[in-house]
Amino acid sequence: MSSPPRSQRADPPARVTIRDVARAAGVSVGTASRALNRSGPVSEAAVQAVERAAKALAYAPDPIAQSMRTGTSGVIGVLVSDLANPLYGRIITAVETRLQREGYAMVVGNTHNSKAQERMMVDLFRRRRVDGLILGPCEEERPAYLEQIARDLPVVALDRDFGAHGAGVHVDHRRGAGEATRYLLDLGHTRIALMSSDGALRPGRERIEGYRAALAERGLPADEALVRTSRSAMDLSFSDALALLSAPARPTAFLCLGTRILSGVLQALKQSGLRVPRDVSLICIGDGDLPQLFSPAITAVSWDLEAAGTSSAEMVLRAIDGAAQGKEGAAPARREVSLTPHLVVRESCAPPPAAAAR
Amino acid sequence: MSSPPRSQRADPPARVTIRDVARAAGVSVGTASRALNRSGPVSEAAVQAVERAAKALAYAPDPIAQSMRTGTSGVIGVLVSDLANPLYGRIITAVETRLQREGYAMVVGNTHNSKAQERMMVDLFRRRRVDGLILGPCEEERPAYLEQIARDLPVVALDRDFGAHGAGVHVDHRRGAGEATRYLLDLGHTRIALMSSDGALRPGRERIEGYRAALAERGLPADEALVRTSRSAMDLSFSDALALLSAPARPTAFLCLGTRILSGVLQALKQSGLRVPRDVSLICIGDGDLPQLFSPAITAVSWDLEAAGTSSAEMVLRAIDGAAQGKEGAAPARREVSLTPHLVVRESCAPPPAAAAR
DNA sequence: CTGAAAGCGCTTACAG
DNA sequence: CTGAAAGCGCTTACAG
Repeated sequence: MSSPPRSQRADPPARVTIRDVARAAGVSVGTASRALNRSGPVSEAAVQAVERAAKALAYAPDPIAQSMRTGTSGVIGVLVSDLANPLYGRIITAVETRLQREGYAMVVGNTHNSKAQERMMVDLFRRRRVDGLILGPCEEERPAYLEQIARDLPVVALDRDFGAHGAGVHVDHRRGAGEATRYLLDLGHTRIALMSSDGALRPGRERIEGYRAALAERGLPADEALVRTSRSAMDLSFSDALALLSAPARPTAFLCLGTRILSGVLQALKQSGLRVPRDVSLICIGDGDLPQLFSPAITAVSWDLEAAGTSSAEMVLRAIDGAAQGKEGAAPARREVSLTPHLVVRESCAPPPAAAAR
Repeated sequence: MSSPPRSQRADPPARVTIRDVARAAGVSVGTASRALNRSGPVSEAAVQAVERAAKALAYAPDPIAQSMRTGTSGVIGVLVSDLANPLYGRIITAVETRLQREGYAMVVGNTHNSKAQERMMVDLFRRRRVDGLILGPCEEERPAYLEQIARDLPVVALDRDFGAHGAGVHVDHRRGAGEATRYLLDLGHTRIALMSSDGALRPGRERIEGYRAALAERGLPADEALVRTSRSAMDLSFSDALALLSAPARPTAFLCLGTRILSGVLQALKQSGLRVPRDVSLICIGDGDLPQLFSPAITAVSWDLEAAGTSSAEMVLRAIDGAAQGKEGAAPARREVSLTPHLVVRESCAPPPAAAAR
């Protein structure tokens, strides 16, 4: 909210500037700049002299001064709802790795799923002149401000649908959820509960669709009582699962969105004295330590988080390039990358008890 | 490595500058600046006029220009070995939250435990004029460059010992490991295996000490065969644990450093057909999803990651303040925060099989 | 208390 | 091809 005080630093460390390089090379700063950046015409002799001088003085250009002049920062902003979410952690790591190779730095921010926060952070990033934004917006209504951002700042959406202006990397959750559902159907399950975030954002929406589509393919009715969704699905999963498990016709399988929900369901199962996969089958949408290491290991729908990060980074970079090249009316670099999730079969699924008894 | 190209942006968006504010308020830019920052003498009338104008124009100062002038950036750099590690994720989230309240932004970087990477990132951050650094260095030899950094840049070390120049937040791992060991000793265990990172860095070093000290207190010899350490302890834990479990006098309890090692040990136990806690007791040093949600739930040594992040942020902030205030020879703001871990008792520990049979 | 001016380190028209 | 100069948006001595 407030800004830090900006009084001059006590002891500005002596830096070697392009002026020093120019002097050492016996040329003007303009020529030094042109030589260093290979921009504009320079003689080979000048380039040699300047480069030697720069090397000798260990010159490094001042990014701040460059920003000041060019309006560019060499920084990409990344904004997600929750940095502490390991899924985002892995994506961000991949982004950082990729950006670094190109000499870009990354600033990250947390929106805590708050619209106000998000807006504030975006403004902050803009003022700091980030060259691009990788953004997992906390809503998809695409308010005016997002539109506006994307107009003059390359934006890549993380698994969100928003409008025509940005590029995006998406996970094909419909397919992932569909595959998981079909896998359970093939085992003989018909009463499959879906515990998910609601349809407000793309991931939840697509997963619910995928689940419904898979049931419809087999001509099975979707029992709405088995679809449990909530905006912040964290803690409800335990009580929801418990309720489902003690209902007369309890589900024989659960599709759990994320490790948080998985854990709620696992606890409910434990408390109900039910065993996986003997009594109930389980699939976790989204992989992680917990599904991998749980005993029995939990079958999961997994996708490549590193690829998501790398692609996002490459897309902003490309968009920046495009914006730099493209004059005025050039079409913005639009692109989509779609990641295909796949089912990692582990030990948590078996035919339903009834089918086994049959 | 390379730097992004810094040619001028295609369409520099029109920004409202302090010049616009000054004009609207009918004062000079100097007066506008003094009014906005309440620096230097200004009349109340001027302040009023300038503030109204600023508000009317929705003026926001350009942080880049401020950096240029002051040598200050309003940005704190955070550098850790692995962003994808959920422990760091939570610390960083807390750092960001705290910094944001003060109007500071955060840039994060990954060292991947490489000295060269770390050095590069630190240099990058310096050039970008970060006002402070929160750093989990990948070694503690404190090479010249770290010394030098801390001399003119506030540095807070994350759970590392390095020299006299920086401040730091530490976890009292000796105590945590000691408490866990004593807990197992009290249950009757004498053959307690320790699976840890080696003593190269503070956390590993302190944990090994705490473990040894607890054994020594009871007059028990430390069986070196039971202490398994490695530089990057990730994958060895499985084979190490397997080896220990098939040895003639197998350990009856394991102290596992971190969820990674825990998972290796759990897999080894599974493969050996041993049950927790009937056959083997287990404590995880460092809490997380896995220990909490595993079945049986794993007893863990836990510490407050949010506090670690918040304290780190506050310490840099304070150090920055100190540096701004303190003239020349003022002692650098040194401080240490020590976090006390505590044992979260869950279901993974029981008396050793032999004792139970007694 | 106020304004005019310098300058932070760069890049880029603009003349030569 | 090259140099001198302007200017990015601020803050801060320096005169008035």
